[in-house]
Order: sequence, then structure tokens, then C-alpha cells
Amino acid sequence: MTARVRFAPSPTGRLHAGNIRTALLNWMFARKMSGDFLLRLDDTDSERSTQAFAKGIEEDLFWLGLDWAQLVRQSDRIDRYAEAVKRLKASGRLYPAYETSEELELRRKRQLARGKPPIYDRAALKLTDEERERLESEGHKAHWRFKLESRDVAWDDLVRGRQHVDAASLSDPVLVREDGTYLYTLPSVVDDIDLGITHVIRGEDHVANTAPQIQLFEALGAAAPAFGHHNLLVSAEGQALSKRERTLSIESLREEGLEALAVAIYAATIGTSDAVAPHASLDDLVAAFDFSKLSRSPARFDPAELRLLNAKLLHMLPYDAVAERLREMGVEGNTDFWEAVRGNLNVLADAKLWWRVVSGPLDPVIADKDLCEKAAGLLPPEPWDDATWSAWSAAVKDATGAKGKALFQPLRLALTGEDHGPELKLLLPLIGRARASARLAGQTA
RNA sequence: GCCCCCUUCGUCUAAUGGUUAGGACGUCAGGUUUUCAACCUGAAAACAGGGGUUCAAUUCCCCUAGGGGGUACCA
Repeated sequence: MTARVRFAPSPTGRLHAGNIRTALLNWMFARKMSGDFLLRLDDTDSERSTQAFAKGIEEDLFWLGLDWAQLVRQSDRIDRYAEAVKRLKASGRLYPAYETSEELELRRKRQLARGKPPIYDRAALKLTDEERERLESEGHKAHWRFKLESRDVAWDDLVRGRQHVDAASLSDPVLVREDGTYLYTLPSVVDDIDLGITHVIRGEDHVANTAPQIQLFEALGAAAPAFGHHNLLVSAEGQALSKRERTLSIESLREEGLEALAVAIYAATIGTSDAVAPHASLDDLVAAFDFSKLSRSPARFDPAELRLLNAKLLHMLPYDAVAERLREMGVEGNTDFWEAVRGNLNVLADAKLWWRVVSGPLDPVIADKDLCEKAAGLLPPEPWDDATWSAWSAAVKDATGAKGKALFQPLRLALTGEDHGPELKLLLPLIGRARASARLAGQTA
């Protein structure tokens, strides 16, 4: 049996770091098993779901390099859910209830105050036919609850090992609202059955959901898939990742200019025993991937650490990997240029700065006028290569008596306008004699 | 309130009833670059606290503290 997994975000916002960790884990598992990775948009909540968010999610995944074999929208599958409801009603597992949510909330608070677990008391189950009819005739509409079997539900979790949840400690989940719309649990299970999902890989926040869902799979006559619940991400400060955490949206990380690969490696690798380190591609990560490497405690998502990884990744990337994107940003340098400057980049767009340094125009900074003038006079004729710099700078040293920092800083400042950067040995031939000469004279070039 | 999970260098983690508790990132130092960055080498740096069990506990048990998750007509 080939593995089939799914990533099922609800399009009620853009993807954030925590979401893509789930997506990545699913995708990598599918890759490793040569299985299918499906994208399922859980858009049954028509109030909060939007087309724009759905589009955004697809964009984010595409950017990260996660491709899906199939895209499914729950809003297209309402008929299937209705059919499942019919079957559950027929088998007596779904029962109507008439409490309002305000009423239920009040009841929960009372139970809590008395130190009791806030579990639904199944009052609706005790309603007689007459009482139900009266409620209906008074205009009350029913919502429908799934009647749980009071027993221990166990499964072998892919990451957490043997898990037990006592269904008796859970409320019977509402599956259908008064207005006929469905709550997460039902569509999710129906889809997993219809789509032949073999492994459900999701965040730890779903552990308790798994028990009712396993019962639902069984009530619908299907075998439950395998489950794996990964650790969640927390902020750099160690606090829970808020769903509104704008700074950690994938969109914002992309806008910051970070590499998709760095973001993916970071999100997939923190909280595992694999080192957070650059890899040439996502596939390099797949080979080493294993659920047993996931920690069971929350991992910190630290943007500062991600930026460091991004820089390290850039430093090892070959020219071919970035050539097209460099051209798109107007950087026409070739391999020589790339290899000279990549070690000084934090984000790829920094290459634009160094491209301007080698191709102009640029305002030089003249820190030592006398030295620069003498240096200009000593510039050898072209052609230049990477031996030119040391010969020339030695000549300048002899002529001026300047050495060390006093020699190199003024030259760097004049030639590049910056007080730091790639080796001048490599930069100088790229800048060329004409520009170097002009800049040493304080002219924009 | 109750239930579940977790706690090892600053961070992500490895291992183990007896170890100099290992690695990676960061930090610091040195080297290289007659400058800076990049790069190379090295160093400092941890078993949350308290009780047990044991010849021996970071490892097993209990308690406390802290963190995370759940307890929805959210997903």
C-alpha cells in the first residue's frame, strides 16, 4: 500500500511557521515513502474562509517547494458529508440536541466551578419524543452530536508511541450545526476515508481529537489510519505561537528576502535531533528524516537563528542555484562575481549592493586623499587578475609608508564605498581599471 | 479545576544505572586575510529543584516548580 498523507489547513489566514512544519513533515514522509502528498483546504467555515487566503496558502507552499499530487476543497464535498450523516443517524450514533451555545458555556462554567470536568452531560439523549417535538414546534433547531463509546481508545502514535485517551472523559462532539454546516471532525474523517489517507501527521494539539476520530472512522465502517502527532513550535521567548503572530507568517519571511530552502530546512529541523544546517535541497533532508528524531517538547522558532542559517546557506550555494533570480534583480555578474561575494550575503538581495560595487555607479568614500591619489597613479595597466591586488597594494605601501588597516581601509572605502566586504583581491579585477581610477579620484563611477 | 506530554550547555539536541555527559548553531580566543566579512582551528558552556531506590543516579520511582497541549456549535 502506498502512503498517502495530507496537509489540511483552513483558509482563514496565511500559513505561519507552525503550519509549514506540519506541511513539511507530511511532505517529507510522503517523499521518503514514495507516496502522495495531498493538499486539502478545510474551508467548511464559510464565514472565515476566503478565496484569497486559499490562494495565499497555495503560493506559500509552492514557494517552499512543496508540491501536491491532488488538491481537494471540502466545500466541494458537502454531499459526501450529508451522506455520512445519514448513515450515522441510521445507526443511532448521531443524536439531536437543542441547547444553545450560551447555555452550554454556562453549564461548563458551573461544572468547572464545582471542580468537575466540563463534559457534556448528554441531557439531550434523555429527551422523549414528545419533548423533542415540542422543542421543534417551538422553532428550536437541532444540532447533532456523535455518541462516543465510553472506552479507552488507544493507538500507536508515529512519534509519541502508545497513546491512550479515555473517551469517557470527552464530550460527545457536535458534528452538525443547526444550520446544517459541519464541524471539523466529520469532514476530516470522511475525506480521509474517501481519499485513502494512510497516515495522519499533525500537531500535538490534535492528540485528544484522535480518540473521537478513531471512533468515527469505525462508525463509518472504515479502518482508522496511522496517526503521528509532532511537537509544536513556540516563539523565541518560549511562549506559545499565537495564530496572529504576523512576524512568523511565511509571507513575511519571504518578504524579508529569506531563501525558501532556508525557511523549510529550519522549520523541518528544529526540535529534531538533526542539526540545523544548510542542505543543497529539501531532498537531502528527506533521506535522513525519521519520526523518531522528533522531540516531544516544544521547539523554539527563532527568526534570528533562521537568518543565520539563511546566510550560511547562501555561502554554500552554487551559482547555478541562484543565477536566474540574480538576473531578475538586475545582477548580471557570473560565477566569478557570485563566488567572490556570496560569503558576504545575509539575503540574496544583498548581491545587488555588490553588483553596484563592481559595475557602478557608486560614490566612493575618500578617507585618505593623499593615499588615494598616489594609489591611483600606481594602478597597473590591464588585464587584471587576482594577483593584481597584492602587487598594487604592495606598491602603494612602498610609496606611502601606510600599512595594515591604515593602508587597506582607505583603499576599500574608495573602491567600494563600504568599510567591509569580500576580498579585494577578487573584487578589484571585477571593478576594472577605469572605475577604480575614477573612484580613487573621488568621482562617482 | 481536571487530564495528557515535556524539562541535558544561551539555543536545537545525543548518550548512559558507573562516560573527561557528545555534536551542531551562537559566544569567546587564536589563525588566515598585511583591513573587515567569509573561512580554518581551539576554548568556555548543561543533566530544573527536592526526596527516595541502589554499592552507584543525569538515567528508575515520587513530589515540587516551570513550559506545552487539551478540556469548543475553532481547526
